[in-house]
Amino acid sequence: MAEKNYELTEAEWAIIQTVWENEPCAAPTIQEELEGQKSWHYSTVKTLMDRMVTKGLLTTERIRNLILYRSAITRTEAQTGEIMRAVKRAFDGALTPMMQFLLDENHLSQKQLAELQALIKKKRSKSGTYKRK
Amino acid sequence: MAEKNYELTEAEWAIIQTVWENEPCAAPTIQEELEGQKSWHYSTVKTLMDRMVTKGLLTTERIRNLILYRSAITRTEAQTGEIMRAVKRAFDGALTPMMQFLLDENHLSQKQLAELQALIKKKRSKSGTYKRK
DNA sequence: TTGCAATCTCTACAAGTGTAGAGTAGTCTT
DNA sequence: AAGACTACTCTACACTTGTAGAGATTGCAA
Repeated sequence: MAEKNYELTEAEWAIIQTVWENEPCAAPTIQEELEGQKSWHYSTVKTLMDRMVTKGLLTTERIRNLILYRSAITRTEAQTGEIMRAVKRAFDGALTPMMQFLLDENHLSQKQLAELQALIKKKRSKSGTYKRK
Repeated sequence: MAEKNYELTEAEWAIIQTVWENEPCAAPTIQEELEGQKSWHYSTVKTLMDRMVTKGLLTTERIRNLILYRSAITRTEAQTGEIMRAVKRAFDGALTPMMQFLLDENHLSQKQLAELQALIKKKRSKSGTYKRK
């Protein structure tokens, strides 16, 4: 598959998160939902959403006078894109050095390290049976 | 200390990486160094660098007719900023879920997992003696 | 049917980013 | 001293992103 590298802006993240939680939904819903977090007026939200449709981040379906929006990419795809962006820019595209960096720079507490260790252990024993490219 | 959250653009990354490898250096050096990778004309590079000075990403020192540039932030600071940006946007600011995501989504090979496991092990035994907040 | 409320459409605009041309000034060479 | 280099300064311009106002439409209540 295409596996595009989606790079959302700050505002687009705020919107698509709300869409994921409410889809299918109309623009006014998103605007209300975001109230308090962002003080965006309706037309701001609508403009952003329509631009996202153009970019292929959202899709629309018109039902009479109402326009329903849906996400065109999954949360996982967006998260992957965001991480890939960081890895590409700051770590020359290599994942392991980034992980290493996270471990090295005291970004994680002992507790978090322990959690991760457990995760990796589980992961290794589980995926070891699959064929790997 | 301040610990600002630096967010560099694509172009700024390209430039600062070259500065780190050559500092102190002049703008033409950076432009030449980047040739092949980016086909930027001199004035493009110079404009970008001067904007970076304004933003506090680079510093300058004038020596006669020459302007020497130096980085104002370390590679580590920039990398941290880049990761924080991704974590903030895509993982609600929480590091562990991001690490988990990386492990879950088959982004890493068995070999990489093994490497990480070793790293964590070392890390845990080493930092365990320090006081942790 | 008239008016109101909800929703949409169109247009705009400032700041930031990528990109660069044209002209200026200092320095080296002959 | 004049030309050639080299590096710098200033200005510009298109595209993206954040932000929003004003007016057009449509559907429903009275």
